Amino acid sequence: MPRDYFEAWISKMHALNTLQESDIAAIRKLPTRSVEITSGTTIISEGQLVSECCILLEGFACRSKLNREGGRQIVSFHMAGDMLDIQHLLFDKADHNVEAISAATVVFFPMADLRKIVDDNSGIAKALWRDCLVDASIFREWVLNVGRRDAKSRVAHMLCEFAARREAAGLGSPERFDLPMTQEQIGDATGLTAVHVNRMLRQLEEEGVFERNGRNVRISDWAQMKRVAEFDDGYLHLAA
Amino acid sequence: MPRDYFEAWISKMHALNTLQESDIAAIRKLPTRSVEITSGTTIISEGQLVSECCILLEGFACRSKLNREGGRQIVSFHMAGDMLDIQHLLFDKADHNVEAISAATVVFFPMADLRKIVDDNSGIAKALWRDCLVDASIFREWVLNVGRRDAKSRVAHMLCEFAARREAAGLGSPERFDLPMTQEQIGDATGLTAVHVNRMLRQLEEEGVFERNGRNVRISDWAQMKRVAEFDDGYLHLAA
DNA sequence: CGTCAAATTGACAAGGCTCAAGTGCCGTGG
DNA sequence: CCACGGCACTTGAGCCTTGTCAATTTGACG
Repeated sequence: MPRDYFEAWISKMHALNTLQESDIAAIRKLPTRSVEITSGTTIISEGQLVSECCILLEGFACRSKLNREGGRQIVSFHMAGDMLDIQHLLFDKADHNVEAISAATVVFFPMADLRKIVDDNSGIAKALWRDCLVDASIFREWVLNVGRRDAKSRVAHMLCEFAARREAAGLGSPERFDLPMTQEQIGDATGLTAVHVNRMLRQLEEEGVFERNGRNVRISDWAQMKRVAEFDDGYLHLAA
Repeated sequence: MPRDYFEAWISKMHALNTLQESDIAAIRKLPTRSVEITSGTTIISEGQLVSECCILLEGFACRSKLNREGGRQIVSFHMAGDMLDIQHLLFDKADHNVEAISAATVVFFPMADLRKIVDDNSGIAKALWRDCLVDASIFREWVLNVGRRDAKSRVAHMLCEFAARREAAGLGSPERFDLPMTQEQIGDATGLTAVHVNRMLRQLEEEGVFERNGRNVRISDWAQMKRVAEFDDGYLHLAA
């Protein structure tokens, strides 16, 4: 597999903290194992001991936790360039699950090698640390989203965030795109049932905020969408 | 103010990653400003440019975000030894509010000094990084709590987490303690109203899970409390 | 003793869930 | 090429958990 596969990740880190040539060279030397997986494949399971680091190169994934009754809460969505288990740089046990929600390409390499790179390249350490902080900021926004917004706002907010992050990752315009997730997954991310997500999507559509064609989405009134969602992209810390 | 005030923070960092004498010495040399504040005092406001770092030495605080209708979501509680704005090591603008929920003592020092210490002392950098990761793990659990648990479980979970973290911070037994927060604040943390929090507390009390005397709490049936809460302290990563 | 915030309780409303039935789409195999 | 099966999506009806509103009570403190 050609090493350009790393581009998405390197470019994401570079946006978090300007990398030196030496930083990039060190990353390119990592011994990697690239894998193509199908939608639904579990990448990391809660409780698992993790010794490899995993980067998502193509496709989409989510992280989730379960409650006792089998209820599932998705805590984040991920796309090209995202590191799926940065926390295992310092923890050895996974505290949540990670799974692909579309066909995807992921690359693995030994966590020990990344630890060494982080020790030797402060630019990379800083980029990764900042990535953790952005992650945490997004989680805080999600707590607010599920805790204190009504159903329509929650769904709209999820759409806005997905569109904004997609764009930031260089995956194209935020005004028209394909959603990789099912309505059930949107429900699991927003603390709603699939049925109610469906009703909220229809309502947003009837109000002329956006149009749907299957999973393809066109946001016709971005200003209104953001208003309904109470979306302000500050918490994504896109401009480092 | 005597420097032993730092003890709570140093001991927390030490638990996250064993510190060297030199690490500790560097911290003790920080030029500090210690302040006593009353309950309700805002420490950091959303949008504010932050140039100082703030550690909570005594008392309790919370971080919160607001939605447009004035709804408030508390995203975390903090206690002695917690760093209230570790994210400002790498971001200059606050994306949420921090306020005291009891009388408290906080210490400030220039973020620039901490940045320098972090650059020179990898042990401290690692401890702080791990602290960020624990934070993120707790946020994920809160997303699950607010998104996929019913009211009684949410409240019970908040109580369990508070008790466990209190104990880990060396503030005493998890079986009997005083709650610093009002029922309204518990509601803001769990995505419920104060009225419903009150009902849930009464219900837990009637079921014999715990006893109350004002804000003083005694957990009479810890096993049952954990069961109701679906509480498993793994996500707190107490044993680094 | 007066004041004020917090806690408590009841009656009622509503947002979102559950259950159930049906539709549409797409890949697979005959 | 068409029939079939399965999954995602839709939609309706009724229920239930939680919110809203409002009135008291309690407790801390000056």
